[in-house]
Amino acid sequence: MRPSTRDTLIQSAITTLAAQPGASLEDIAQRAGVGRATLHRHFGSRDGLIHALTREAIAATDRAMVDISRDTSATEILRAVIEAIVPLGDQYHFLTLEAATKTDPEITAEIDRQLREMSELVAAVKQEGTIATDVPDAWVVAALDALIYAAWTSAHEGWIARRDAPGLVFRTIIGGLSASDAG
Amino acid sequence: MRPSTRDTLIQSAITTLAAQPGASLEDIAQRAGVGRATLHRHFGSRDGLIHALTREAIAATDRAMVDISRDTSATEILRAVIEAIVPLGDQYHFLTLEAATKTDPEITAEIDRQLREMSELVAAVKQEGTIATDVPDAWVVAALDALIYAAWTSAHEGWIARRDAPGLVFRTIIGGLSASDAG
DNA sequence: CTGAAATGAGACAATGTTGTATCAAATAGA
DNA sequence: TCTATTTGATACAACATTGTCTCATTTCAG
Repeated sequence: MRPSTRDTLIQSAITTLAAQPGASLEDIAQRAGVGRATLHRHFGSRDGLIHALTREAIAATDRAMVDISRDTSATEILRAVIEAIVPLGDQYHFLTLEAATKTDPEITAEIDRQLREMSELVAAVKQEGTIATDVPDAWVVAALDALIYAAWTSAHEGWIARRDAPGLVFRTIIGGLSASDAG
Repeated sequence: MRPSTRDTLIQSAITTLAAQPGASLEDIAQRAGVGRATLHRHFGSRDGLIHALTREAIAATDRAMVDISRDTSATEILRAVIEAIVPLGDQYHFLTLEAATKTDPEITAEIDRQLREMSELVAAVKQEGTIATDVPDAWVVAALDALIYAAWTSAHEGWIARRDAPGLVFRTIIGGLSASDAG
């Protein structure tokens, strides 16, 4: 079935704002093939749209994670998580950058939850010895975020093969922070 | 001596736009402690300011690079380059994101030159066996850019120690892409 | 001190964006 | 078919931003 007007608008907004954060609502509506009035009917104001966008990005990340099997090592789970998130690179990055992610309590709670889940996964990978314990958790998470977005961008602009992107992120993170390189 | 009004404005613009890309000229002038008219006197239009900003960012990167000794291995040169660029994280990232960097021929030529220099350095590091040859150059450069900005951000927000930031980037890149981990 | 240059403050028109409202056409469902 | 809902197009006022201009004041060099 055809995607709803609302979904089309959300997708258009994510794509448009990822490329140009200051894009106007006219730009977003036009890319969605919809009148600007319809956008206002669905989301009220620009803030309303941003809010819906952020919630959608969080939900998309959760949907991508839910299928990952937990019956394996934390290292393999991390690999699967990277594989799941790289294709969402634009949304995932949008999630961390947009201003509303720091003001709205409902949103910040969800983001904190996702960051906490990621930190717990990193801790588990550390316990397996795949990541050195002297590396700050915050750096691992920050590097993951940065590399995932870099991989999405590089693939999107045609510099690297799309199917290679998640592997490069995993290899960069795991090899770079491996316990054997400590000191 | 006191920095010139022009320099103060450029610094204010970089800081302000790095935090909020859509900031108004009023915001920039206010942070610099000058009137908006003065900003227009120095740079004409917003585009003029962006243009000057980008040239300044390129010059700052070059200034940071010029002191690096070449009488050592490419790997050590890369370490020094990272050390020099991380403190410029905001400017360096601004350099790659702003729209004018893709239209103005004078600017794109300079950016291409810097990217070429970085690619050549990466190639030399590969020849030393520190980076695996099967990793795309584009990915190394993209990962470097992403990690440098992540390090600057993490240090700026207090998540990691400022003096640890360059080392973490180097360790992440080199360890992660080392030849011994290939395959 | 004196004059030139730079600045701050403000007025002003032009422009783009936003949010709201209205009305006719299209669409979907009973 | 008939009706309710959704949409496109358009107009409109409110608002912020931008670029230009003027004039009084400050700053600085000679």
